[in-house]
Amino acid sequence: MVLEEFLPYRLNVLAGLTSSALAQIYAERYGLSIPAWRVIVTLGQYECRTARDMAPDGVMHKSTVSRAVAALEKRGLVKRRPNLDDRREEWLALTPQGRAIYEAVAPEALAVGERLLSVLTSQEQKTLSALIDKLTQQARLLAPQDAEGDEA
Amino acid sequence: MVLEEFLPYRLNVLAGLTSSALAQIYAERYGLSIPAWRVIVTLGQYECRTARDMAPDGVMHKSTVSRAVAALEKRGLVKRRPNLDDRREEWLALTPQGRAIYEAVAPEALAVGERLLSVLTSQEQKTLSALIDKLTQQARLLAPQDAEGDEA
DNA sequence: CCCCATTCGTTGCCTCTGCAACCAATAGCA
DNA sequence: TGCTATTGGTTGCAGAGGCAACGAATGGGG
Repeated sequence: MVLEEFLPYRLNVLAGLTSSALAQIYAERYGLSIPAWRVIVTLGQYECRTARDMAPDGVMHKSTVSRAVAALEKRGLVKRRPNLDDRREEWLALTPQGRAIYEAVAPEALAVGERLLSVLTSQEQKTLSALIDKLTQQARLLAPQDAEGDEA
Repeated sequence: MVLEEFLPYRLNVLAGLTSSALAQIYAERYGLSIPAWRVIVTLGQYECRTARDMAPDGVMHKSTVSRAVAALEKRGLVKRRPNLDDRREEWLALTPQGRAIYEAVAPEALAVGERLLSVLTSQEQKTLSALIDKLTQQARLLAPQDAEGDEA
């Protein structure tokens, strides 16, 4: 077998490289880990969520989310509020400072995504999106229950 | 921004899922880590390499390779032989036991790859391959020098 | 109403791995 | 030949994250 031609290998190389490119922004410039970055973005778009909703498809382990949220709370970027209807879970929301970071970092991240995609025609981008969806769906069937490997 | 539509995120999810699917084979069944698996495969195809050649494009950090090789040597799957022409580096090769594992695991891994790709037409597979190449090339430009995040 | 199963979230433990410092060997150059 | 720069590889250290066990809260029978 030729590793360099093996799809899972190539996907991992590509994913790793894009993660590195992104990390230059959210890690080096804002001190965010990948999980923290994902929490910020999710709360940025949904306003108010629980920790469980943060990993809807098992993309992040719940302990990973827990620690990311704890770190963000410590930095004053995220605020917790108990859910009185179900005191097992807590509502999460960005603080003004957290939102400020989101507002700053999201456009930069999107720009990186755009620069990545800029080598593809808009037709190719559509195609890629569809292919990724198909493969993801299939990979979900082949992977154990819900697991993932994570990273960026 | 919508995380679920963000290309780097989707690539990471997909790569993570495929890694999990593969790990079922090489990790659970053969006790190989991702780096160890890559070393085995590389030596399986090239017969004899140095540790440095194992990470040609900076996909794995050299310390990662070093530890993977050390572990494989300890298990008697890889053998080192000093390069007398340049005693900084060492030639690596699979032992018979190492090759046996390679012969066993490679077809299974390829089968997983096939099953992943089975949801795409052969035309789509070609297209995907080309798109991945384009994106990887571009990502290499955007990522810092040579870094990566690794995994599977 | 009680008991068991389930769910949300946290934490201890352990492994993995990136980074940087380091050693040994080599190469380049005067 | 000597002196410095570079390269292959290893290792100490620290951070990150998966796993599994746990505690707290809830839900679903009987």
